[in-house]
Amino acid sequence: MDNRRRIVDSAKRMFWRNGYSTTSPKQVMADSGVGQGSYYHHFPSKTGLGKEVVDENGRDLLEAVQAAMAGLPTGRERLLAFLKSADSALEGCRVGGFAYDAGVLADPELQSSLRVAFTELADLLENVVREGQEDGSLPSSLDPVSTAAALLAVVEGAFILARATGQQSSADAATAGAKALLTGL
Amino acid sequence: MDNRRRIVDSAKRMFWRNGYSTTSPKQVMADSGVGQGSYYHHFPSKTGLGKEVVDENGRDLLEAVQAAMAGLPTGRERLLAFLKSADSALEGCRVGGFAYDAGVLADPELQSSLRVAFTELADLLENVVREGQEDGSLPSSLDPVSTAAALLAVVEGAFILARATGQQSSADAATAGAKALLTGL
DNA sequence: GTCTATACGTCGATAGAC
DNA sequence: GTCTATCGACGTATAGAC
Repeated sequence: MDNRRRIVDSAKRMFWRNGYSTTSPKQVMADSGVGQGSYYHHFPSKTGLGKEVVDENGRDLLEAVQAAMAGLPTGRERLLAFLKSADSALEGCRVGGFAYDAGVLADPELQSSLRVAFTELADLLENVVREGQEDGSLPSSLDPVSTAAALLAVVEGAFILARATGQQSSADAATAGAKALLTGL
Repeated sequence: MDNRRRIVDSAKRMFWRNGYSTTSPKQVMADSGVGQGSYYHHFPSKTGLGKEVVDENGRDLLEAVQAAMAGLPTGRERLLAFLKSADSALEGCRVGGFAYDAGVLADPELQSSLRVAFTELADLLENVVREGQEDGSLPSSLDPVSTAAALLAVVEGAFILARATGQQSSADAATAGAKALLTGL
């Protein structure tokens, strides 16, 4: 069971940084140090590994966001903490890259895992918006669902801007702009 | 010169919808109806075709945004028109997908073309923010650079949300949330 | 569970004739 | 400019021994 974990851990990082379709089983074997026989024993198909990776990366991201928000007193502050998710944007989002991979979208199992990951993130943010409205830190005029979606989109878009321009500062500008819009209410 | 154009036109659509690294020369030949000999005569390397595609898709997008804004009286209305860019988000952004393609980022020529495309879009939006401040439709307290970056990020993120969840409505929610934040100023 | 060997297609391109 | 033939490497596995 130890080699299985090594495979998943390597694939999580490689699919995240280099993409699912553009990372080969052979590269995962090399990175994890696991031999071919062992690799195919644990993961007879690439889809199986991909699904496990999307699921785990989704959970990792959700937990990271929750950890970043923990202890902050108001909903508004917790939302602003979420905007910091794009602080190392050149690495790419743990799950965002899968959404532009045709090989992922063509596979119902992977698409399904991806949808769950994004839905859970959006739900979390939506609840935080509601909490902010209850604690008085956010105006009750905001629609929780679309506000949460907009903030999630800003962060995902910030990753894209940074990678497209090659500069972290592009992501920083985007989140700063969102922060200003949110605090200028 | 006619076959050359056919190749570029096919590649523009296929790289856009299916990704650069995951689309092979053979697929472009099949889609364009151009034979292998002709294909490699015009584009000896995939990088050359990729660069031309990124450049043209970037220009196409810029022109589409300008056309959508044309005739609108205030800067604020022109910005809101830009948010409609994510109206067919399941197709993906004409240029956004390249930012998550490792094969693109590893190639200095492609990375450079991509950077130009995003920079030009950001510059356009930045100018529109300034115009909105001059015509009184946007508060002068906004920072044009970061506000433009945030709006561009929302739209790019909206494409990601739609593709990840498989639903256009996810993109609509994001742009609606951004619109509310922008008009609630 | 892990190993080595093998399979069969595709990728991105080159060669040489017309 | 376009055609067909060919190339070496890689992608995604499968087979069968240990």
